[in-house]
Amino acid sequence: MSTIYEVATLAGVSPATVSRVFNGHPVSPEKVSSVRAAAAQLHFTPNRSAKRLRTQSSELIALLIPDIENPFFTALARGVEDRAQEAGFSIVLCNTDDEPEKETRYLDIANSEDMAGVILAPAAEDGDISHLTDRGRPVVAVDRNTGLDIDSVMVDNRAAGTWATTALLDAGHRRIACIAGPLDLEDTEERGLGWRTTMRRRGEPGFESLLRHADYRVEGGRAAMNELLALREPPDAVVTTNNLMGVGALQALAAAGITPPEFGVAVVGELPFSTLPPEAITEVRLPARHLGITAASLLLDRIAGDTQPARTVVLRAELARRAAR
Amino acid sequence: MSTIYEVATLAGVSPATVSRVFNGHPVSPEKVSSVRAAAAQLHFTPNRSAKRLRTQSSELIALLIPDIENPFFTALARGVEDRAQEAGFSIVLCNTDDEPEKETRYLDIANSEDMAGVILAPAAEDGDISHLTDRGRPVVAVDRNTGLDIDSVMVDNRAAGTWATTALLDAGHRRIACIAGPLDLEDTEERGLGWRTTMRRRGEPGFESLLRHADYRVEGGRAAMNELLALREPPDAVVTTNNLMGVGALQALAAAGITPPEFGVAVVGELPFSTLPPEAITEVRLPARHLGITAASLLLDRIAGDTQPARTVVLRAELARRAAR
DNA sequence: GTGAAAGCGCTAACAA
DNA sequence: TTGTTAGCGCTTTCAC
Repeated sequence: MSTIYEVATLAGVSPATVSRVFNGHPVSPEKVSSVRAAAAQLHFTPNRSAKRLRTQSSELIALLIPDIENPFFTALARGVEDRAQEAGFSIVLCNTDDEPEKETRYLDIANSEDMAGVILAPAAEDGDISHLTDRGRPVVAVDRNTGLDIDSVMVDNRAAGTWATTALLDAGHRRIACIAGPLDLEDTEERGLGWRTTMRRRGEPGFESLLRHADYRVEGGRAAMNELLALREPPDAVVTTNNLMGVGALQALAAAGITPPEFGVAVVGELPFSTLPPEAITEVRLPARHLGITAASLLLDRIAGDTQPARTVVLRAELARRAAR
Repeated sequence: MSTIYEVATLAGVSPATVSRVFNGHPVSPEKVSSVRAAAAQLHFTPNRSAKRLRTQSSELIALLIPDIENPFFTALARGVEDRAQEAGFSIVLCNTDDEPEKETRYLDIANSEDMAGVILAPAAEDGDISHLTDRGRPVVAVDRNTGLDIDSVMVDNRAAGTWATTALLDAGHRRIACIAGPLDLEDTEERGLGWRTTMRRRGEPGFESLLRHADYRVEGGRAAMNELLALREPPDAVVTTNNLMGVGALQALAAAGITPPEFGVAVVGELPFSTLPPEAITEVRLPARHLGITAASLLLDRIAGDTQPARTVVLRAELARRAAR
């Protein structure tokens, strides 16, 4: 690796001038071109560690997500990446597995790497981000709330749960079960609440016994669905509060020889890579990519120096039958 | 952020001693504890940029994949991450979108960030990695071959294509189509070659007209399947050379009211999040996670100083009906 | 517009 | 075992 000094020597200028050329500071045209020529000849790439050490900042954004194998989060990541890219930032994707320790480790790394900011889909428990915020590094929460006073981008989870349930009621289903996520996650509570409120308002008796909690993963959804099917009075429809549990529920139904829409299925989220025929399933689509874009925009504002009070943006879900694709 | 100097002052030792404590070099027990106490009190975290600038190396591995939304690659990423984590390395995931420019940019970043090494699922065209290898930074290719003399981890693509085709023949299908990937990717050629060789050996007439090329994405698979279905003499089965095109093909079949296994479908790769009943589809499972683990292992060997000639590891695919899950 | 020089925080000789 | 010191490659005053 060549350094700024070698380029300077070759170009017949001082190191400072080379630096200026690479950072867009005013330099006379002749020197610019001789520096560029020298740099090209030496395959010079500025050393980012040195630059960061000196400037205490970088064009790197950390994105912490709980499950890289969940298409919802990869779509979100795409959104973040697209927006960040436009602004000249690169994103570093970190998979926390919903483990607070991993989350903490990555937050530490973001801090000690002098990253420009962090977008965080928080693990179940609230992490400590004070070492970042103390240094003026912005953090934006996405998809899940933190107890912290920071910008956040959420989905209207209550409405999503309500729509899913209402769609099944409208289709004539009555005993509508709900497979919800872990008890300690607020967004899950909200989606489950949408179901509960709707069912209560509808006055369906005994619906409370049709609630199950699982872990947001395929296996959890399948197990919960199997439990529900084994009930003395099984449901005739189910709402799942995320995409993967929807997949699990459908797998359980398929194994039991039950086919939607005979048995009603509504999923909060989009069924990933589904090969089911159109119109069989109700999806309440979450704007995953848009969540990412919005979070990135908020973060970029902060990086640019915006100091207004913390904002919360709530995006709407979109009710959709599975369309032919 | 506190520095090593402040910790040293508070602990009553020299900066070098603080550094030694944090890097596991021999220091007397009393000093170790006073340094640790001081560090804790100041919330000291070593500055990674400074460390990297000094040592010219880091515990960061870049993983470049062409499509973060393809579950095959996220599974691969999990494998890399798990193995790297064990060894104390963090991975930085970069999405190249199969665009050579993005790949180049990320390779440059990996270089100028002094990353310990790179695992690369190469975009279609061969990138230039000489600036990395010149500095002794190891690069390992995974899933796709490069023309370069570096370690690589591949799947036995030819066999995978052959198995998929044979399974359909064994199930009684005769006019077996093939939806293959882009023409310029070697692994695709290999998988397609497995199909072609098998069909030729079997002596089925006119099978060459049942070959289509698509872009490895869902939409491409769907379009190709629709084309095949519109043929005067449509096929009675199809092999797709990756997972997403398999999804697309199944979507097209579902839309046309055709159901496997009446129409034979064999997929090279695993159908992600499938809710189809067991036994309907043939999958030739690719060891995605294992590819990642192996690539990470090879890379870690190199990082540790291994200088043997470039190795190529070929992993076997696994023939499977969709099992009940 | 340009150069000289200091210093970001850390580690690794070298000395003691 | 410990401290002193130089320097990794860059940016940024401060002079000119």
